[in-house]
Amino acid sequence: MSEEMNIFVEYLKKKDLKLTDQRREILNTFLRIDKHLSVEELYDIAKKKDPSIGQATVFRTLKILCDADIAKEVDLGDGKVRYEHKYGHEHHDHLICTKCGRFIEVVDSQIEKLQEEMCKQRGFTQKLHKMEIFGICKNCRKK
Amino acid sequence: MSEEMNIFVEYLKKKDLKLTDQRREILNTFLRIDKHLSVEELYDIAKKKDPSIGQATVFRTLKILCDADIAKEVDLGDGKVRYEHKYGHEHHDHLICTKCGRFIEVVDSQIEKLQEEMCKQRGFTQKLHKMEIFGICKNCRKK
DNA sequence: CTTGATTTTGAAATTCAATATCAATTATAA
DNA sequence: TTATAATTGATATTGAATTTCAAAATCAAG
Ligand SMILES: [Mn+2]
Ligand SMILES: [Mn+2]
Ligand SMILES: [Zn+2]
Ligand SMILES: [Zn+2]
Repeated sequence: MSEEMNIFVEYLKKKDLKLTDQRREILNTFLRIDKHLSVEELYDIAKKKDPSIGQATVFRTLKILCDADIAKEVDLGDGKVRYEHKYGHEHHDHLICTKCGRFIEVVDSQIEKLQEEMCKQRGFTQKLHKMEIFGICKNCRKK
Repeated sequence: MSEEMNIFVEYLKKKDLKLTDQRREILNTFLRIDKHLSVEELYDIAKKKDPSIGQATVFRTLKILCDADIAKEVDLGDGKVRYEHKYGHEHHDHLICTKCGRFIEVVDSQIEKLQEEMCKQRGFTQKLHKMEIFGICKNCRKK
C-alpha cells in the first residue's frame, strides 16, 4: 500500500468521508500514470479497469486528492485543468513543449529568490506563483 | 485618432476586413479603460455607449485586436480570459492581489536572463513565458 | 452618388468543461 | 444486522466561448 494511499485513507477518515472502490481505483490510476493528466484522460484510463466509474466521481475524487495534498491542479488556461503528483514533490515550475506537449519540471533557486525580493520591494505578500515557459523541447528540436 | 486606431484601420484593410461602428467603439472602450478586463466587463461598458453592440462582436473584435498586436490575452486559468493593452507595452509579468484583484505589472531583467539560461541548459527553445505571483498587495495589507 | 459582391452583425443555438441534482446504492459504526 | 449518512453515475445544468444564419452594413467599382 503506497504512502499516498495511507494519507488518503487517513484524510477520508478525518473528514468523515468513505473509502470506496472508485476512490481507491482513481487514486491508483493517478499514481500509476505519472503525467500531467486532464480529468478526461484520467477518466478514460480508470474506466478500462472499472467501466462502472463515472466522470463525476473522477472530478470529485481529484478535488479531494488536492485537498489532501496528494494532487495539485495545473491550470495553463487552455480550457482543461490538469493534475500532477504533489506528495513527495517540491514546488516547481514548467517548461512546456508546444509540439509534443511534454512537461519539463524545473526549479531555479536564484529565480525563486529574485521573485521574493521583487515582492518585498513592492510590499506585496507572495502566497504562490506560477511560472510557465512555452517553447520547443530538445527532442522536438532535433527532428 | 489614436495610434492604435490607425494600426487597426490598416490591419483591417490588409486583411480585407471592414471598419464598422461597433469595431471602432470596442477599440475605443478598450483603450479608454486601461485595465485587465474580461470580455463580459468590456461588453457591459461598451454597451452603455452603444446598446446595440452584441457580446459576440466583442469576443470577435478582441480576437482581431490580438491578431493586430493591439491587445493581448491574459489567461490566469480562472475561467475568464482577460485582455490588456499590447501596443506600446513591453513584455511584463504580473503580481495579482487575490483580495482586491489589482494587477501589478513587473519585469525583472535578472529573472528574464535566468529564464533564458535555464532553457538553454536544457536545450529548450523558449517562445514565450508567463509568470504570475499571487498574494496580497500593499494597500490590502495595510487594512 | 448607386450598385452589388462580400463582410459583419446580434440573437439565438451550440459546444465544452465543470458542477449540481437526485434516486438508488454502499460504507461503516453501533 | 441495522440505521444513518455518504457516495454513486446518469442526467441536467451552468457559464464562457463559439457557431449559425438571415438581415444589415461596408466599400470598391462604375
Ligand atoms: Mn509538474
Ligand atoms: Mn499586464
Ligand atoms: Zn517536445
Ligand atoms: Zn489588493
